[in-house]
Amino acid sequence: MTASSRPLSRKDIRRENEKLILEAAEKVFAEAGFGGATMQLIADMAGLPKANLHYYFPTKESLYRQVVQAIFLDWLKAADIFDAAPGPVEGLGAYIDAKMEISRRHPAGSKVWASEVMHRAPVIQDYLETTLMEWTEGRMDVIRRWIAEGKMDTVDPRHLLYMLWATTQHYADFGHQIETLNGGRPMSDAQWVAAKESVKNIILKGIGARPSPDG
Amino acid sequence: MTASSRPLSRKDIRRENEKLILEAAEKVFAEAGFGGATMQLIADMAGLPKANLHYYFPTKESLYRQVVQAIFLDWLKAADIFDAAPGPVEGLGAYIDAKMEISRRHPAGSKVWASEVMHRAPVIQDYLETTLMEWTEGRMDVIRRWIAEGKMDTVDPRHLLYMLWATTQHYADFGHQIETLNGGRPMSDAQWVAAKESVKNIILKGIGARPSPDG
DNA sequence: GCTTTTCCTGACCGTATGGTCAGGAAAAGA
DNA sequence: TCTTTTCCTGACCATACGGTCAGGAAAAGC
Repeated sequence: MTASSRPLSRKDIRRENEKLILEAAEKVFAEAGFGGATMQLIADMAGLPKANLHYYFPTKESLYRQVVQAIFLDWLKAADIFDAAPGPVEGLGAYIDAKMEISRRHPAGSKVWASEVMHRAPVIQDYLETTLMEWTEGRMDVIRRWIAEGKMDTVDPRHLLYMLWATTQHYADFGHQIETLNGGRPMSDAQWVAAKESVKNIILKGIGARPSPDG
Repeated sequence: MTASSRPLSRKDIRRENEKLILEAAEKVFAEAGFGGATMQLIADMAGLPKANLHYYFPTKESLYRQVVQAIFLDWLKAADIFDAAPGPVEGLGAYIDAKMEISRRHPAGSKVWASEVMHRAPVIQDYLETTLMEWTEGRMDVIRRWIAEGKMDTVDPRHLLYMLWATTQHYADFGHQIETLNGGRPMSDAQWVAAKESVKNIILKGIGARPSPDG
């Protein structure tokens, strides 16, 4: 008798099914957009009857909201590296690596986020105005400090952040275009390494980032 | 009797209405995505009855296809500057300016394109595989030539192009996020100038672009 | 064992959507 | 003027979608 055949407890069942549904929903919302996604499609992908989805998530909107929230939190977490770093080479370099890795491992989430923002953020506008705003201000302060300490050129921190977001998320959001231009094949490990290096080299040189003396 | 009250000829009417519909469709597709857009919404925005849309465009797909095609052609045209330039400072600088201007003046088109590619390009996959592929190869050759001529550092031309696309289109596709982070106000003229300068400075310095001797 | 709570789902419903069509208005052609 | 072609649209249709619900299965609580 394997562990998987043991009858699941109520909590296990709920957690398991919610996870199944959220994962399927993320994929379907990413592929088809909110309007193009159907509860039936999500149900099929999760391997559950449609009515079961409505047992756990009352409406399509509520399911979508939970998907987007999860992505947002994941995405903010990746930026902790930023703070502890002694300077831009370490901080921005690690941030670029982390965001590129998210684009590679979690492209559906990035697409859902992009779609939500492109449609004027009907669901997560409050997050933009509070959490994201505060986060952005905080990181701009860090960048300004590095500039004041002579660790990089005087650049507009806001547009530097936009460039970081744009460049790293591009590899997820436009992954299909990149794959097509790559002869129809997904980027190989080596190509991902090259992509990361290209992005880091150009941006770090572009802002005149100087390595920390003790780095 | 003004010119506008003169009865329109058949050709005028057709051209006028097709233009009205295409413009309305671009906006609605950008705001709601293909799945979320409805023919009724497009009709209302164009100020025409829904049945009239189906007179000019037999299906929603055919209308969408024409919208995306128009955007693609517009977008390719903006890249002619690239070729004539003596070096990266002029060529890439002008390209960045042109694409930033498109993002500012024509954000809906950029969003429709992004949405189409994010959904695995169901409508314009052939364009990606032919026209875009050839265009990309051609520009990579130009960049390689500049590198060979010592006009810029040795960088991977492919990832440089991706960075250019990502960074410039970000200002259209994520315009709502940018506006929110800008205190809810659209970017001013001065802010657009600053954005362009930031992007150009970081990228051109990042690739070690050296001004042409006769520039 | 008995009751309560949670989980599950096939069948159903109201609505909105893409698309059709018949028939009329009006310009173009003769 | 008469005919042909193009343009226009209210009314309609079939379908697909989000969401509901009654009723059953099964775990949890006692």
